[in-house]
Amino acid sequence: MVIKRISYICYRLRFLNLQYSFQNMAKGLTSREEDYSTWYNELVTKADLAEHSAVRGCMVIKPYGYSIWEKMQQVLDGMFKETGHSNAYFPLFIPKSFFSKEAAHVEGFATECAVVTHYRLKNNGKGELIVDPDAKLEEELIVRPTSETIIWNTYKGWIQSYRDLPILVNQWANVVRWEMRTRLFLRTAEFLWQEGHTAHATAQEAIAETEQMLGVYADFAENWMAMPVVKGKKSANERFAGALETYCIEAMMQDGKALQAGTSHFLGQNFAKAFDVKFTSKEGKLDYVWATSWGVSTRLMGALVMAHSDDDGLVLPPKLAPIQVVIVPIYKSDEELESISAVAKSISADLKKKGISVKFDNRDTQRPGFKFAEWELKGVPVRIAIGPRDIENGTVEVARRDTKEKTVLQLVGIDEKIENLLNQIQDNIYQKAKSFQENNITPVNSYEEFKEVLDNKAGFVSAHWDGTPETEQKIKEETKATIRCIPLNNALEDGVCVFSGKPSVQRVLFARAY
RNA sequence: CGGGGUGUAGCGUAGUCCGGUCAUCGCGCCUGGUUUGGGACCAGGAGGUCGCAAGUUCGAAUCUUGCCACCCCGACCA
Repeated sequence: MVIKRISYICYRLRFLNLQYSFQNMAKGLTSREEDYSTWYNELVTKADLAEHSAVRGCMVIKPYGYSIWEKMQQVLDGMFKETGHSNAYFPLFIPKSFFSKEAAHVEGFATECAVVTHYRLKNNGKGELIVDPDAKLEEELIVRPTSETIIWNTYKGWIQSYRDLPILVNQWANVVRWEMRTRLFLRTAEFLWQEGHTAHATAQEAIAETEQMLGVYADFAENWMAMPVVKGKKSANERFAGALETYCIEAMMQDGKALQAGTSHFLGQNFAKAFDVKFTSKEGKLDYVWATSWGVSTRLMGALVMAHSDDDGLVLPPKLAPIQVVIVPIYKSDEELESISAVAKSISADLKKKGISVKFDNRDTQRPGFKFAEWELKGVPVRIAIGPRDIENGTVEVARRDTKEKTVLQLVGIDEKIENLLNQIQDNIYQKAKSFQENNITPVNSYEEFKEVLDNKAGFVSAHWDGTPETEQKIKEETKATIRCIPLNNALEDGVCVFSGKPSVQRVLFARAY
């Protein structure tokens, strides 16, 4: 079975020269997890810096992959602006002393920081470049793992009065976290993200902002990525370093594992106190500012891949696909190509008028079957094939990526039919993911059942928990499952903790996670 | 950073136990021809310091020692 599977994947990939490292797969392909890494190759690849261990875990985002990220950025950015936010940019380097100002924050990030200690190289006389020992920085600089500290250091100078609030700022940036173990897309040493950092006069307003942005993320995940998510709060163990409350959206991948897809933090007055950011209120009283921060990263692309892909490659939701429709001509002679091209161009023009992105794949270096497979691997939602038969009949063959169905359609009104089809596909892949999610959230009432479901069914387990970090920690040690979230709008229900037997007022979601 | 595993052409591999026609095969790549409605076929061709460095030997991909890199699991985490 394993061998068959590997040879199948090799067979598919040889055509695109996308072969990945299969050496581990030979040892046992137990989940679909490994398959995904092969598709990542379409979008992203590990940086080819094998001889430089210092940069292991960095990624190269290929043009096709980056175009998906650009589309995500564009949509999210629009949503942030609609909710009153503006973009800004803060430095990549953060003085070490900034970090030590917020105790929980420094503890959370201290073990994964890249540190700049010198500012110059020199020739050592043997023709080798070395770090100039005379060029040591007086204070080391941290390459930002997140920007709370440098931003709050800046906000101090921006805020004096309640009239200066709120500050609603977002930044698109790269950050670096020196993780012990990296995982392509899901946990790379360097990643791209956006981080929103807001400052407010009251706790209520900051909490409302935190919840609003969680809503924006959920909206984006469900309506653009076609990926259902559970909105909730993190338990104390999983909370962001320095936050009073961490809200998150949790998505379920096709193997049943959970992926944290976005977070929104209520930071209270922690950073204001650490950086001494006070304002004078309407009543003339001096108080610390209330803060939030929220972010999503290139991990969303990993989520997109793992939520929808099938054995033939990526399945992109039409709303985020860089190419929504591809047209493949089938021809023998130049004359045939000419008449097909005329039809293809007219269809393209009509679709483009409707804002649909179209690619006419008229490469003469590949055969049609190859192109079909290649565009499927890349997840293009709709393919139109046009051959001599279609020219004769005034038809085209339309294939949809999500179900692989092919239909022959009349040319008249094709633009509207395609537009409808794209909407249908968007809806269908969401519904498919939604029913998968619903079928894999399992309520359990005993610890035996809890373990049994985790091992045999996977997915999320909905269980009573006594609310203590100790219980959560023990469950994690024994089962590798963590509390993904305490769902918002959770129904209150009296019960007993599956682990400790102590009373509990609500169920929380446990799962094994990426 | 702990445990396990693996390094042979762009990718995937055979060969390693037992040293000597041993550098194998498939894909990809290049050239020519025939093809083109689901990943074409035929013929020819290019491409390798067998991870690196020492050592043993008449002789090392193969044995010894050291080093390096990568992968998986764990701890950590968006």
